[in-house]
Amino acid sequence: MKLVSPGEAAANTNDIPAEAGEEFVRIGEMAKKYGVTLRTLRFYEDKGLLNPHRDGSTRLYTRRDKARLKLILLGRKVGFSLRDVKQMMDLYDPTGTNTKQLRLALDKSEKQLARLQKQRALIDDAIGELSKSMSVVRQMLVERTAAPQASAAG
Amino acid sequence: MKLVSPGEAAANTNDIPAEAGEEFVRIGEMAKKYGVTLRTLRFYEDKGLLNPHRDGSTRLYTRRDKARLKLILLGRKVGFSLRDVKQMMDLYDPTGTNTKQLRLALDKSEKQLARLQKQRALIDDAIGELSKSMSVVRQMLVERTAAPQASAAG
DNA sequence: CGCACCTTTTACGTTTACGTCAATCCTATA
DNA sequence: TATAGGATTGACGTAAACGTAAAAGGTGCG
Repeated sequence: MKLVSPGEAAANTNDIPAEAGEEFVRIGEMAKKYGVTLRTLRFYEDKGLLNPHRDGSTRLYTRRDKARLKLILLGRKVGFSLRDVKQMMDLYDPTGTNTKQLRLALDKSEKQLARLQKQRALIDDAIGELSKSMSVVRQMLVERTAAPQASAAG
Repeated sequence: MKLVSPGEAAANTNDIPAEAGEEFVRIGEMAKKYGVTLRTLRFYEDKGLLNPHRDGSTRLYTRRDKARLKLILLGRKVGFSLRDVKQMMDLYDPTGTNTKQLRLALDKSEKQLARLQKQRALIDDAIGELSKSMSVVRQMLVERTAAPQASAAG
């Protein structure tokens, strides 16, 4: 698959890796493919999380960008801030073992896991409190609607 | 009107009024008593959630305000926005049965409960994903630190 | 040619619940 | 009187992750 877009010729003047089938997609496709908005992709780029190539001023995303985006989305899903994600990604070095990166990721992950568990506890607590309040309210409503006339109450 | 002077308040923090008269506390005491900041109390007032009396320009909180604050804090704890809390409180009528208020509260509570459960599900999901990623990272680290020399992988 | 469609950059707006000054005022106490 | 401790009303700042114009340019199609 080559350029998937109207005006396929645009980038062909560029001798992009003729060897492998580097796949370039523009921002619209990229967005659709990953369920994000154009704004989001540009925002991530602005924050240094993505670095698509350019054909003039048009952004061209490769599979490298896709991989990065997937990581970003995973990070977001597990509750990392974009800042954290960037910090971890910035440590990536294609020529090394990335031990530092992995350690940082693990460290951050442990902390995030703790946060998530704490949040879950808070939510459980909230659910408990809310349920309790709801029973009270329900009871009050019963007393007001099911006993319009005076009566002896225990 | 009995006022608690700053000096007295400072010296007799636990001094309980001998009489069952109206007890007025100033913002500092109120804040301490409920673990909130002065800013918070003023903010709640600005948002129409509290309505302390005034001695000149000094705010004086009564037990009514305390009751309201307790409700606000409970609402906050279970995840309601201050706007929701206000909406519910605004329906309170000391002369009626408050059926409408109770119904609204119940309605909002049901929705909030649903939101909380959804959140919990998301968090559980996130915890799962994160744990999974962590094992992968750990494994990668093991491969990098425990096998500096060439070896069969897998 | 003109339109639809995609893309660009710039930049202010949104949401929620306060935090953080800043300048001023009042009061009790040593 | 000086100082310390509260209190008051503004009013801008913060965080996170985009949303939402606005104004403009390129492209192929009928």
